Amino acid sequence: MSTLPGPAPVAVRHLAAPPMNSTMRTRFAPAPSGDLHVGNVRTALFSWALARRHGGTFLLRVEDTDRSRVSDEAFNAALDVLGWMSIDWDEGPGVGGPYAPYRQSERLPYYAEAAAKLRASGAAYSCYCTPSELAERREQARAANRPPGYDGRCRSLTADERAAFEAEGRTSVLRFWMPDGTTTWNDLVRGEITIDHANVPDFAITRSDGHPLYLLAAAVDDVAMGLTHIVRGEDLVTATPRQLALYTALGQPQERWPAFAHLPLIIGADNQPLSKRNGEVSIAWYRRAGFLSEGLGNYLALLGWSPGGDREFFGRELLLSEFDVSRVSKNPARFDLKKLDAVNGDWIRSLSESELAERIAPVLADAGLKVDADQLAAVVPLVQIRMNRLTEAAELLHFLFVDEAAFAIEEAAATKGLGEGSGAVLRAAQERLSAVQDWSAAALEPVIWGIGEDLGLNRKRTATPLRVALTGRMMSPPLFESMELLGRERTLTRIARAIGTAG
RNA sequence: GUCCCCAUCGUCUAGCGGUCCAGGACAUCGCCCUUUCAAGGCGACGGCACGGGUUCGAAUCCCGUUGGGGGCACCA
Repeated sequence: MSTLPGPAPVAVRHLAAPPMNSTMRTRFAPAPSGDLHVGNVRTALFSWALARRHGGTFLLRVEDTDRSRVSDEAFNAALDVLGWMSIDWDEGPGVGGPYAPYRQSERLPYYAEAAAKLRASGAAYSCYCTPSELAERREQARAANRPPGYDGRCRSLTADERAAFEAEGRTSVLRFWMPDGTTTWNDLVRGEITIDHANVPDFAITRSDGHPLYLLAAAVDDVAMGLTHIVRGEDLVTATPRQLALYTALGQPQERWPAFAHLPLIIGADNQPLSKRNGEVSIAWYRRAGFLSEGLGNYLALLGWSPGGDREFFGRELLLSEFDVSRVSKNPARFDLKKLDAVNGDWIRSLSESELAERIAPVLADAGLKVDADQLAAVVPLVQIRMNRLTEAAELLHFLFVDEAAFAIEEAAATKGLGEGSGAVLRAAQERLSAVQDWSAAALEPVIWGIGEDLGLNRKRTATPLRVALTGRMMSPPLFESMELLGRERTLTRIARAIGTAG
């Protein structure tokens, strides 16, 4: 008699999709609780591309309702990463918009209103189960091979029972009563999906402190902000029947429900979700590691999507003109650092020398190498075809810009490159180089090869001692260009030093 | 365990019933070029998970098996 009736069974069918045109509204909704991950940014990229492709609106909403996990640093870092990736938003933090604010922590009244409405209508109930009780029952269920989800214990508490719990000092969460029935929707990437609510347990929509939880906040905002297409990870497919149930309980007309597109997850080499254990996940890491945002974006776009045919090297223009969410793959994509390196290398090679110089400058500065603009311009052609990541420029050019006092020949290089016969090459070079008038690569080359000819050495045996003497390594940028850049004085100084250890 | 989803070279993928004894890229391995390393060129290796159907015809459609991923939180 005092038990709540509970919601009537439903058969939700959400098959119609809003048109893909300039009325489209998509969003990226990160929780700023750490660095943005590879998966987050790919989701952002696809969602952005979907809106941009059709001339729609892309918005950024920050899901920072869990105060214990989010931080301003992470928030700022997220905006920074999106900016670096050239993912811009029409509405959201920094730019505002008709549905401001766009940080959920500033929208709490909306969620409180929705929660109150759900409680009043009986769609949600107070649940007094404690976290430890829930965990215990979950374990029991698991052990008995039953589904571990919430068992509905507090669904029909009487007023007396509630009073007793409260007298006990228990707090409660607001839990949504999932109606019996099924939900079917037409997923933009996966097609029609039907889920039986028997597999969708009741779920908490507020914490015991009254704070809204993700399912509630996202459901409220997605409709309130007029979103038409939700692009998110596959981990959220079972959130869909819950959110549609929430829309219904909140009285949102079905014409306003967004369509959903669930992207396949990005996994590591071990088939497990990409994580710190099986790869790097932080976009900030890739940025620091010397990847171009163009290269990373290109690679990420390839993870689960393809423009078709043999096209693999492409930039934003192609995404803007051809991105098609229905072409997104349904199975998980393995993240492959080697391929990223290759794509990034292609991008580095596609840059003009001046563009590359601009990208390299900060990398060299970070490595403590002092280089002026002229030196940098001279050096770019030497490294452009030799690197896949910007940071490799610092290694390649170290010998050129390091303080003379700090220059040293690597031990392995000295052993291999300054062995038998190298002394003769170096002494001859010392002598003939002193007489060279025109200190240019073109003029230096015949002088050095002449030494080899006179000594009866092939080019490799001629060049190697000099390479090691001048660069300290067995591998380096081309020898004569390096000599030119190094200059006569430093070249002769290093040769003289190497003669001391040469065989 | 259960529900949902998925299944083409080692990896990312093209393919949407005949044009595929399956194409590209990365990786690997050769060769060429070459002062090292690269880049570049050429080539090799390598796959439709398995079993049933449907069809004149299947990588493409259906069913099953196997395998993989995801969900079942007071995280999002």
